[in-house]
Amino acid sequence: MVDNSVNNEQQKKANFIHVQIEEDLKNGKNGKRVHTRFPPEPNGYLHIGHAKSICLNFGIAQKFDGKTNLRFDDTNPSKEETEYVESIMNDVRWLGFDWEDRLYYASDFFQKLHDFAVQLIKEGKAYVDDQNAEVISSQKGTPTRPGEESPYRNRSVDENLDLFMKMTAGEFDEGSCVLRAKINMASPNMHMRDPIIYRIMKAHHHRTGDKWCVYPMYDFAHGQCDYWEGITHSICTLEFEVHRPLYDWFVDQLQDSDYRPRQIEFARLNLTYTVMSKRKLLQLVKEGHVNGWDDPRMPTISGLRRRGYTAESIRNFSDRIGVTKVDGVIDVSLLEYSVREHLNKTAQRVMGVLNPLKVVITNYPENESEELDAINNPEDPEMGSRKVPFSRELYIERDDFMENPPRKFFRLSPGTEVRLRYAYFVTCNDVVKDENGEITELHCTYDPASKGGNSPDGRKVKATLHWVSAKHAVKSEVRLYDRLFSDETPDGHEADFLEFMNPDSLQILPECYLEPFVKNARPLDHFQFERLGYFNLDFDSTAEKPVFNRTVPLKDSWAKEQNKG
RNA sequence: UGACCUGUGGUGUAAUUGGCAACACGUCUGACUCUGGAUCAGAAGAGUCCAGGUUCGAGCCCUGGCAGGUCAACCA
Repeated sequence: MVDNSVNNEQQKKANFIHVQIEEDLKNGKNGKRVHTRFPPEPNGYLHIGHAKSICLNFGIAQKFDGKTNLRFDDTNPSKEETEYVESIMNDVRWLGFDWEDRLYYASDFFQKLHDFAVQLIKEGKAYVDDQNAEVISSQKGTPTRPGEESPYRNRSVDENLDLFMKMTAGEFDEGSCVLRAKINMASPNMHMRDPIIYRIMKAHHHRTGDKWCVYPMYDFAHGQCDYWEGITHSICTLEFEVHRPLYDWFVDQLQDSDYRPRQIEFARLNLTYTVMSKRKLLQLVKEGHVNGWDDPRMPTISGLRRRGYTAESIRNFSDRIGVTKVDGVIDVSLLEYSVREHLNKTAQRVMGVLNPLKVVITNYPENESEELDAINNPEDPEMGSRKVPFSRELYIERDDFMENPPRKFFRLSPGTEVRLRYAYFVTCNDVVKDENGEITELHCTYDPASKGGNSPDGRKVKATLHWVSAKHAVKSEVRLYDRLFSDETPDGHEADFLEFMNPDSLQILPECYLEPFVKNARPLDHFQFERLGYFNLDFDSTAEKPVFNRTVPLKDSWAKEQNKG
């Protein structure tokens, strides 16, 4: 079962696409139906930019009581793989959307597309061109200079039919000829200058195998697939704006009713510090700069999921950024805010120590322990509480102790008293060092009367530390992820974007101690390690070696507070 | 110098038929906290790319500029 609910806490803003659809509905267009589609090419994994498109397409259908299809745009067998098809379906479902029984492939329509091409030839609207790519390209002219007509443009219908059948039968080599629509070589729109609609490709297709050796081009396939699937609003990104006249031209040739899909373009998502180009992401994977498409540093949906981002937070993010035709760049902090916002409400709190310093409570009996109550989530009382074991030997965060504290340092130092959260007040008496002068452990005493964290005499303490019982703690590996690129717009750099890779994007902390509660964790369960950030258990964890990924740190005003003094 | 598209605080979006430019993130204050980067309270920050015009009144309408983007793959 797929969770199809979308967080509606804030009323979704109407955008220009909604306005257009309402207009169409008012005019009774297409029988007042609303039917969208999400049409990825299965040539890579989906990323956060696709998430925007998915939320948009499915969101519109939900808003207008319509339907959304999933369609794989698989017209180029040389780039497409079944692995990608599967990951895409998985990611769309995980995001919380359901295409029900409406799964399509452009390749489902290969025969109809071919028939349509034959129809165009018969109507004198398409011809076979025997020239090679360079010649065709040079005849195409430039945006400011009209193109010239191919010498093969006025072949007879019979000859074109014969040649196209031979192309289809595999009698010609790749690149030796193509089928072109006969439109207008002088059009100010380059896409109308007799666009290529079929090319010869003797490649194995992931679904149709070796059945075909001619494949339709995007422009020839997309609008017709929309038409045959009954799509009413075909939403795509801005770069297809100039293709729209061609989209309409093909659909006009197909027309046998009043029904007409409408292409609407919106601005694709750009995020600061984030590479979104599929080609570059593929390069990062292929050259081993990351450990696969689902590496937690990747902006892919599978990477974000593994990193601990929730589907709900991605949907909320997508609502928040809106939909326009303005080509902008969104600050990643907005995405991170969306995750924190959701995780803050839902994440289980757990104490943990990433950089341990041993503390011995000298007046606590040896071989004894007790269990203290701890709140699971102060944001949500219904999450209840848990027991945290306390004993003579503990770990605290190394940063929480300073031997010679500056004035405003209120945490542990020799002679000061602090609270151990949910436990007792403790005072540091001794600092134990090794031969190099490194601090190896602290000796403290506790006040048994302060059990639970309050002292009966009402004395206050200036800091509260988180801690973990050494004997009971779960030792685990924690991986801190940072942004993969140091440059604000690495996507802007074509060839040299790798030079901006952040060498510290992955920091592995092999010996961290977490309270025993995390033994119950399953992959993808998320936690807030008090004061350290949000984490989730990774897929490649084992019971012997649990691995936690940091989803996102908490915002850093606490550190600022310290720097003030 | 062709076609198409876009221009509102640092960023992203709003603004009914023209009516005091609103919201969120970010930033900065202060308060409260048995973690907090949470929460609460508050502040700064744009006069809407420019110039004209219509109007009592223009971010919205008109005219002319300017700036940016997309398009010349047998990719999608």
